[in-house]
Order: sequence, then structure tokens, then C-alpha cells
Amino acid sequence: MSWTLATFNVNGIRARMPVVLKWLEQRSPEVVCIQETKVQDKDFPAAPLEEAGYRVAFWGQKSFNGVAVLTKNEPEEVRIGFGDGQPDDQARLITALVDGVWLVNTYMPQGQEVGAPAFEYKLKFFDRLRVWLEANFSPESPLIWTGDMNVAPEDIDVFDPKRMAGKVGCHPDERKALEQVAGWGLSDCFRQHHPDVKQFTFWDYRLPKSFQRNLGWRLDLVMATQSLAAVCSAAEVDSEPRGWTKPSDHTPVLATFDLAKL
DNA sequence: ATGGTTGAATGTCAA
Repeated sequence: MSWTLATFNVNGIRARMPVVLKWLEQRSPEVVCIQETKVQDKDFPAAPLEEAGYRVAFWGQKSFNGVAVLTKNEPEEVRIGFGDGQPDDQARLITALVDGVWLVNTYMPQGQEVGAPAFEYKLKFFDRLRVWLEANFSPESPLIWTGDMNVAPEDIDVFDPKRMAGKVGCHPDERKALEQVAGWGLSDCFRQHHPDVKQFTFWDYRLPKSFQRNLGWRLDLVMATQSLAAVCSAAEVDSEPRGWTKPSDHTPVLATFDLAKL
């Protein structure tokens, strides 16, 4: 059975519904992990997504953050936040068990700028995620950590690594924090299939014609435990929706797994 | 030098 997961930072689910619905019809992945919904739960546009054939689980807050998981099959379980005793004050983590796979969907903090309180919050969020993974899951089990990581893992993952060196998104401390989580037992599905490709998933609205000029970053990842990585048959970035009318500043990443071989 | 645009909300912040 070929099973495709996608991750998509939509930058406002309500503003992005035309793009999301068109893209779901085109690609029809089994699972879609969404970030930056920017909507309270009571206002989440579940009905049109259900009409498109998906079960919908979400956790949001007013104006900022917010995550959702769309699945063709009913999840066995959905969890919101860390539930680790510290306050779950920002809607950045939703976890679901579906089709025998644990999905960990994160909108990691952006960090604003190196040294800012938000930057410290970002680094701590990565540490907290690693501790939470250790406490709740086994790297031997089929698990996918995906979402907007807000870190370009390596220099190849940013359009101008010299200019961005040490800046937020490329700082060594952030890259170490990302590696620390991955070190639990996760590998980058896109990089596994495309070791040398300079392919971005985010192009800033604020840079003039950034998409046309390909001034971007690869911030959106699909990270799989070993058993899943071994049956990952393909991974791609679908740049097309970034060129549509009223696009998100991010575009979807897809990874396909042969779950029958697990 | 610190620009530029977008979403949510309707101030202005976050990205």
C-alpha cells in the first residue's frame, strides 16, 4: 500500500482555503499536516475539508500559530500539546496515531532574531520536544516528525548561506537543536532521496519576487524513524502552489511510504 | 541601511 504524507504551512487556513482545497484535489495524500492555521478551534473551517474526504483534528489559538492534521482514515488517537506538566501556552504541537503511524506535527517557533527572548524560547522548544519524544515514544516504532521546523538544516538549504550565516534560521545553535531532536532516531526523507538538491519550501513575501528568483529556504521537513525511512519510496517538494493566486509563503512537502513492507 | 508583504484583527504583532 502506497501511503503519502504531506506537510504544508498554510499561513492562515481561512485565507488559504481555495489553495488548500485545489491542492488536495490534485494530490490527494493520505495525511496532511498543517501549520499556522491562525484560527481558534470554534472558527476552524472543518466542513469543506471533510467534504473533500478528510477527517480533521486541530488545535489553534487567536491570530497566531495553530496546527491541524487531515487524514483519510479516522485516527485512533489525537493528542494536543506536550502534556508534560509545563504550560502548553502556544498551539504548536498535535500528535495523531493513524494507519499504524504516529504523526508528530509541529510548528516550531520562528525565534525572531538571535539573542531575543523568542530565540531562547525556540531553542527550549526543540529541547522540550526531544525530552517528550524520549518519554512517550520509541525510535523503534513507526513515527514521523514533520512540520515547519523554522531551521534550514544545512547551508544547501538556504539561498545565500554566506549572507545568512549566524542569522535566525541558520544559527549553529538552532541547527544543533534540530540535530538533537533528529538524533533521537529520525532521518530527513527529502534529503535521503535528493542528497545534493538545492530545493526550498519557503520564499519570503517580503523579498521582492523571491519565488521567481528562487530566494528561499528549506524549512519544512518530513523526518522518519528508521523502520519508516527504510520503506520511504519517494519524497518531493511541490512548488506549484507557491505560484498560485494568493499563495502561502510556504509550499507542501510530500513523502511516500510502502506501509505494507513495515 | 533594518527596507519589503501577508494574515488576523481592526492595534499592531508575528513572520
